[in-house]
Amino acid sequence: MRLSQFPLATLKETPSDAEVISHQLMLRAGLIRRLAAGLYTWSPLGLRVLRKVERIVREEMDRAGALEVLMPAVQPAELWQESGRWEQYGPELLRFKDRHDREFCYGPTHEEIITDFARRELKSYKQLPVCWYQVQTKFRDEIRPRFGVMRAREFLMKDAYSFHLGQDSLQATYEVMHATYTRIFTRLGLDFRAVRADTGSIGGTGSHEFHVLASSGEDDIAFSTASDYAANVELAEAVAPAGERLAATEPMRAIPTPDTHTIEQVAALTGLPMNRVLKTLIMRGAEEGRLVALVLRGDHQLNEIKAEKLAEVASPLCFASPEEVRETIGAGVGSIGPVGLDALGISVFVDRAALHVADFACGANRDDEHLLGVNWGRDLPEAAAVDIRNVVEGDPSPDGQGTLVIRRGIEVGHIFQLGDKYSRAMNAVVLDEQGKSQVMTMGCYGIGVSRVVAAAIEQNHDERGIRWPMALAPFQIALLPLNASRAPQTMELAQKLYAELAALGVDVLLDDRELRPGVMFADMELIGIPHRLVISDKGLAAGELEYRARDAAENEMLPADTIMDALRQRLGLD
RNA sequence: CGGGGCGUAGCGCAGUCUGGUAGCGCACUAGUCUGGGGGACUAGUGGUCGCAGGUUCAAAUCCUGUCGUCCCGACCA
Repeated sequence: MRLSQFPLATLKETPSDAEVISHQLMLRAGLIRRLAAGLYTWSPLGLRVLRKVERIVREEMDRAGALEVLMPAVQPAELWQESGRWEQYGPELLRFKDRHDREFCYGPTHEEIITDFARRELKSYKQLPVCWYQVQTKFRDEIRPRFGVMRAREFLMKDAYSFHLGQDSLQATYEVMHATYTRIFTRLGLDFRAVRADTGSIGGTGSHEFHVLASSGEDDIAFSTASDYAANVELAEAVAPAGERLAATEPMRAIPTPDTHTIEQVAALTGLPMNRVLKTLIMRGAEEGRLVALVLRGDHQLNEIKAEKLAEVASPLCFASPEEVRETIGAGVGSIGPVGLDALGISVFVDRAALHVADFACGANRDDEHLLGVNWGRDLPEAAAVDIRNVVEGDPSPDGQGTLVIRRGIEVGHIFQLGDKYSRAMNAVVLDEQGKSQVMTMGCYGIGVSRVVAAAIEQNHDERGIRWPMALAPFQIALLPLNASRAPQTMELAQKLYAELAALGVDVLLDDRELRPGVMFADMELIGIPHRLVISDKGLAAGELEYRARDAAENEMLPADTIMDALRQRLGLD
């Protein structure tokens, strides 16, 4: 492409409403423009990148035997009512009516549509297993769209759905998809981890998220230093501390603690480390009107997903109000502790780590008072140990190998064994070998195509702009003839190299704008072209051309007469 | 949903408190010079100051409403 025919839309200044680096650079490089909150137009340059992602995704899905389809973005309410999600889904689902007053939604996902398609198309076990996929625009009316295309309302997604008779077949396809996703993100040149994820309310046996590691990510990922264990912190098991609990050495006694309501304040006042001050969270119980206490070490955080899974705890998880706490326990929320709660009919659940602490401090269940020297089994009953906290860096890995490291991740893919949630609700059945009707089992597999673009930038940029991995770059190499108006031989050679590279199938960009060198350099670096060749009159006089990779610090002088060989080698064509 | 910030030229901003003929930088147009890291000079183009209503001789500025947009969000006892 010649830049005279392919205008760039780069900006020197950063638009003020862009928060994260990928959003800033996408706007500055002119890849996207905002239309409204969470809605973006992709420019010609941006679309080239998006298409590169799509192409790799399609190639790998096809290689895995999946079949591409295209389903409508607009979906009738009837199917959603059939699956029960018309009621379950909240305001994230964009609903509207057509001129006949029929209800529709703009699809945030396509389980209902594909299940309907499957039940019409699939009649026999002989047609299974099958995996269909599409690349489609989705709309989710996010509470807070942000970070540009990272969390947009309208976004491009590859979604795939597989249909099976039985768990074994589903498991086999799931493993193929796991491998396929690994290939896709490897080809895209991203630093990623496949992590075990929460299966949520759907249940099912397996779910993995694929995360691109980046500090701006919205999820915490825990992975082992010594094995391939990796899990979303939401899910990562916090194992019990090794060894026996230390013996009690102190008597239990109360101390006055006026105006002391937080763990930090209690620790400061008592001189104890935070891990010897226990916090007691009073939650609503599953049984109406009952309260439940959750006890954690002061330096640990409650994991709400784990807590919600306790049968005695209300779901969704809900903190008791300060009024409820005072009414039942007789103290403010800053002075609550586990001692004596059982007598009040409050069940106490203690995190494994908290149950391992001896001589701890906690609230006294009287205002302005805390207890010191408290010990499980002596001052209050031994409680059942549960896992209700978030793992922290340095915790032992649940698989017993190594310790956990925690990093931020951007979720770019998610694979899921759905089971028969949709196929049962929508009666998607086939006949088996015995001629009996069987509900199919399903898997679903998503990749956030537009999000991948943003994630790639989060991971690959410097102070000058984007540094695309080769597979994503809108153009692989830029040819920059200098002083073309005074030294036309630079443009002539550039045109010749342009034609030769294009003939080799290289995505080559020729900057024929006849601008000053600094402008060309800055633009090419901002938009992240991985290779650049400068053709100057001075260099030509010496029989040399100047090459530089986007991630290199220095120029490299290459002989002009063998330049194509050198470029082929650097572009990885040989 | 609640709290806060911001809406003035395509982008980044000043001007608003204290009402009095709308400004700066970048970008854009023309020309001259310049020509290896977003160059200089000269001359230009471009704004119903988000929108509606009100106060006033006079409103970007004060008042009311409204829309848009960005940030934050329970609790961590």
